Amino acid sequence: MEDLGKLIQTRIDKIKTIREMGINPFPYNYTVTDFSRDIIDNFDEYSRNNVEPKTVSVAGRIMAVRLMGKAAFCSIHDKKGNIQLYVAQKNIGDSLYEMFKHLDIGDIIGVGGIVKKTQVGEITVYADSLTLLTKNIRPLPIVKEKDGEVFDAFSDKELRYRNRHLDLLVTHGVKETFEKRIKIIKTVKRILDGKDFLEVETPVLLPIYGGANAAPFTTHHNSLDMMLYLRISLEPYLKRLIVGGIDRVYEIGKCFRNEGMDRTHNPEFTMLELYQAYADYNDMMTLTEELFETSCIEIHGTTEIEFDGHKIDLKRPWRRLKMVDAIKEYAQIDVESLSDDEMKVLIKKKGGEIKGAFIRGLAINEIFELYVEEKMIQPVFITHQPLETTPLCKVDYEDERYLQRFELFINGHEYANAYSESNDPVFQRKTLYEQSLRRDVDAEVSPMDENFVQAIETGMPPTGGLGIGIDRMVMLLTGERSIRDVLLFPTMKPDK
RNA sequence: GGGAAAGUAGCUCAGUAGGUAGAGCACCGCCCUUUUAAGGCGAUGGUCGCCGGUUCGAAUCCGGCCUCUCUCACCA
Repeated sequence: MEDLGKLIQTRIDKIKTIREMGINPFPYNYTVTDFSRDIIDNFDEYSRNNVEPKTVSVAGRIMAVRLMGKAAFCSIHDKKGNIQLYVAQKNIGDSLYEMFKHLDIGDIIGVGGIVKKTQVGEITVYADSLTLLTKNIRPLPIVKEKDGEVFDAFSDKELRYRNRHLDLLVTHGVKETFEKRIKIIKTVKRILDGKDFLEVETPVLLPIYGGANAAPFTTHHNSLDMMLYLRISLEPYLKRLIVGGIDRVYEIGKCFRNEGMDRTHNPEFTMLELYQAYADYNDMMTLTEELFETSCIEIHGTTEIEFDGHKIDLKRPWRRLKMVDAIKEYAQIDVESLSDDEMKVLIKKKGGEIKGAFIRGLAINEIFELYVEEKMIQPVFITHQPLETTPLCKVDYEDERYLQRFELFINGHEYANAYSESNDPVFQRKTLYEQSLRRDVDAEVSPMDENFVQAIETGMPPTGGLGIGIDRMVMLLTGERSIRDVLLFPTMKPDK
């Protein structure tokens, strides 16, 4: 008899009862002048300077009720935390107290009263007025806590992700993680804005995609009757803006990749990409260090963090290491002296593969990923990737087999990718065309983007470009191990 | 895509080497004016993820499916 429907019906009946008392269970507004955390934090100082107790007006959601006949303690949750209320019949009157007894955990109330400490010393609002602001009809998960130990935590991850509104209300630390996320993004924006980067918005729906190797999502525009792609990176349009004379430009936005999902991959994710004219990949390294170090200090007050059991220090400057030297140091392999066949053996031994024809540069990159990547715990810029790894980057003038590129690795994972951007239009057209020919063996290679090449042909100044996966940066700085815990609404299959 | 674990009351979880289920909290009733995992007394509440099979009988055994978690693979 008492399934969820009955629980809900009971509360719907209460709405009727409350209305019959002449009370609107869904009024229009309430004047809130005080918040839980402030009341508690300011209590001692206020008490020192005043004889009369402070009068406050608070509003929040009822999270616990301890009813004792003619009086009750209850805890309400507002945007700054929790505070205890003391609701006594003799203080708020018989009729209001009768209404109060019909309230449930999950209801939202406004309370006016004075702030005092209880016998056991808890700072409490002694209610002299109480207003029902919203009646809840769907029961909340009940999470209890004593001495910092949590009981009956709302721990089913599926339910948490599908019902983030509940998760935010009852799971300790969830709201804080998302507040940190926004703080990190604001810090990044503040740094870039301070360096005169212009923040822009570029299209998400595109007739052609590029800037990375990834399978795109497709959609259809009805009135144009054409296929459109969701962007897989921000690069092609930001570079057009560099050509257009916006010398420092960035975007923080969603990109979409139609690939597998796991602890570090969600189909939609947030990228930072920035481009700076007249700069190169060395400038991008300096900037990357500043973005990470400053964000870390903003969150932790220090450059030292712990992640996955590793102590990591983000204090700049960070080590810079050429890819082939990293392979030498961490895998004792001198890739440049190996024959093609020897490289194939090394890749096969670790279960790797090369798509299509064997290309030496891609094999070196593969060997790095298989043998070295996971060992890069402290922040390190791995530089000079083989030129075949991307057609959008300039080769190094000292050794044209390698690129002026870096990837930032921390804790064995890639966090940033940057180039001295390719701006030789003849080279660009050739490499993009040649790469597009590989589409028959590698479905993730982008098609040729003629308009983009024409933009480069117009003349793009020497430019440094940088991309950072914001979700992973947030994971690193919040200690979360799953990307789903730093996304408010991670992608889920439909609930059956 | 592979492997492992899981899905039982609104929430958190027990359980039974096959005989249609239990606890705590929540909810409902009663008592209680300083509680804080409040307490006391009482009551209600479940197609035990879905579909099929075996069986006199399935929540339990078998098969398939769905969802989620972890993990491996894939992934600039």
